[in-house]
Amino acid sequence: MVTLNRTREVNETLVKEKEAAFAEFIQRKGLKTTRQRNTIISTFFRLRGHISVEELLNEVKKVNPRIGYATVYRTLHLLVESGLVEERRFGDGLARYEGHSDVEHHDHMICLECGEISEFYNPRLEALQEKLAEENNFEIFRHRLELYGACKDKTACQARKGKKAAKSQGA
Amino acid sequence: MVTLNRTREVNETLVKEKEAAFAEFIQRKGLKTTRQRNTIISTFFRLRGHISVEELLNEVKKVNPRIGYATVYRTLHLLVESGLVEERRFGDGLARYEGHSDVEHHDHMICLECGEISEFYNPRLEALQEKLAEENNFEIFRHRLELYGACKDKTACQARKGKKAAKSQGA
DNA sequence: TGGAATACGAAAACTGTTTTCAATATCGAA
DNA sequence: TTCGATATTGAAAACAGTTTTCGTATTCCA
Repeated sequence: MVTLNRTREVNETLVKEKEAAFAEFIQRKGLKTTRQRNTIISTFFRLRGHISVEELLNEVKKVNPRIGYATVYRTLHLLVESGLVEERRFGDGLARYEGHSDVEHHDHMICLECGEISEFYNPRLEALQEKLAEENNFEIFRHRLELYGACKDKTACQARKGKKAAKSQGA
Repeated sequence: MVTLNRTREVNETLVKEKEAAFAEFIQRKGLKTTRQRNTIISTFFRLRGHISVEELLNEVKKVNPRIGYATVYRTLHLLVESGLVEERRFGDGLARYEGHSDVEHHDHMICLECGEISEFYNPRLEALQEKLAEENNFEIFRHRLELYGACKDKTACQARKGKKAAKSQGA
């Protein structure tokens, strides 16, 4: 099992790279560079985790309070389209956005007590899925696997309980 | 790999059992039996697959056109609460409802070409997930795994293409 | 049966997201 | 630079799916 650790500090170099990549995307598409978009993406890439639109907007407003929902939504769509960001839904009705980690793909573990969303990756799991699909004459483009449950380390878990737990749904 | 086959014909006995179970649930909760609820659940249990509210309402209206969205939504919530039905979301923004199969738990394979949603279950996959969770000090309450991709049997797949493919999202 | 409690249906309200629209900003060409 | 075509913005309206409200109708126990 590989649990992916997010570094606590933001990697400035990485952020700059992503900003550059986005700028290139914008140019390639013949779109325009704007102050608002720059604010939004630079804020986004400096946040960690699975960010909802509202969370992002709140942060963005600290820099420029005149930026509204529409622009944030639009910019997030562009980020997704550029491939720099992925949209996820964990069943609480909110879209969440995630800048790519160093690891191409990963699955999620969601604690229903404290709301913590952690990531993991396991090649055997991936391989097994491939095998099952194969047996079923199915070609996987992508998948998602989410484990809903609870951290066993209750002290740390309860301590995190500031953010409310995701409502969730699943199997 | 176990692929779950839905029988083409509705199992009348099973449906009656579920209707009875729901009736019992209603009674236990001190709620009332109504013509509308009966229509809705009996329609629901005779449909196969992953049913959206709109699909169900359409069917229900054939029996009693005066039944509206609100009652269908309310009844579905009761069905979920009763444990007879599960709510699922496959990322197209629609809630879908599924009467329990004979098999307790299963995962999904969603063809993005023809929209077919098939079910599968594999104990090794389940076990592996448990193991990963264990290693990560996490207790799984439930999970969901969805494989998005395409049927390899293109002829059958294309033939089914009447219903539009689920929009989807995932990893 | 009477009547308290529940359910109904239509419409309004809500939530998260997308679109509209008039005003503004960007940026390549002149 | 300035122009001007085109893209972008922000506020507000529109949207889609779902939930709630509210007055009326139904259920069902005493």
